[in-house]
Amino acid sequence: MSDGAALTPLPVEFFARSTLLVAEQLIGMLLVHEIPGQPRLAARIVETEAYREDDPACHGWSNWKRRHQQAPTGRSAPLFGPPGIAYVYLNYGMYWLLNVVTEAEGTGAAVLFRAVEPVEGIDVMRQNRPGVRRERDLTNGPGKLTRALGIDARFHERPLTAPPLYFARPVSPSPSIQAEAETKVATSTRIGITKGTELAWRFFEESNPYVSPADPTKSQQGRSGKLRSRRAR
DNA sequence: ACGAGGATGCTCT
DNA sequence: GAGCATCCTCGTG
Repeated sequence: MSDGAALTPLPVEFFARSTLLVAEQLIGMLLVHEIPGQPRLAARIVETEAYREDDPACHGWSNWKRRHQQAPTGRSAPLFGPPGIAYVYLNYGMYWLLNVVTEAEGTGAAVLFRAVEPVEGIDVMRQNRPGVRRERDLTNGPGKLTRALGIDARFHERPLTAPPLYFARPVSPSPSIQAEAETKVATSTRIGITKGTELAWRFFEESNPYVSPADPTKSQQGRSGKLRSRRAR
C-alpha cells in the first residue's frame, strides 16, 4: 500500500476557496497524523460537511449576524481567521470534532470531517478505539475518527498544512473500492443538526462502507442527490 | 434490526 | 438553564 511513501501537505491555497468546493474536493484526500516514534496514521476522507457563516447551523452564525458591530468573539472566532487552520471543539461534552477553516480571512466558514477510512496505522487506531468490533466502526463518525487518529483540543487553532497533522493527495485508490479508479462523490442534507436542514452540504464517497450510518431521527436521510465523478490521482 | 435513553461539559441566551 | 455538528448500551422484536 502507501506505507512509507512521501506525502506532500495540501497548501493553504487549497482551503482559501469556496467552502462547498473544498468540502467536495477533500473527499478522497488523506488525513495524516505523524507522531514521532510511532507509525504514521493516514486515513482516506470519505465524508465531509460544509458550514458557512451565512448558515444558521454554522458556529459562526451569531458572530456573522453582528459582525458589522464588532469583531468576532467567543468559541467561533477562529472560524473568521486564516484558512487551513484547525477548529476543534468538544461536542456533547465528550467528543472532539475536527474542522478545517476555509475561505479568506474575515469569513467565518469551515469543513467538518465526519468519516474516514483507515489506510495506514490501523493497529494504532484500534488501540485508540478499545471495544470496537467491526472494522468500519473505528472511524465512521466525526467523534470516532478524532479518537482513532488521536486528535483533540491540542490541535485547536493549529495549521493543518504541515506535520504533524495535514492533508495529502492519495498515492493509491480506496482499499474498500479497489475496482474503482474514480472517486464518486454524492451529496445530501447534513446530519445531526436542527437548523439549516434543507441545505445539501454533506459530501460523501458513494458506497464506501466507512461513511457514517445515516441519522435515523433528525435531518433527512442520506438520499443521494447529485453525483459527480473524479479521477483518482 | 431498531429505538430509547444516558453520559457529560461547554457556549450562548 | 437550554441546547447541542455524538456515541454507546441495553431493551424489545
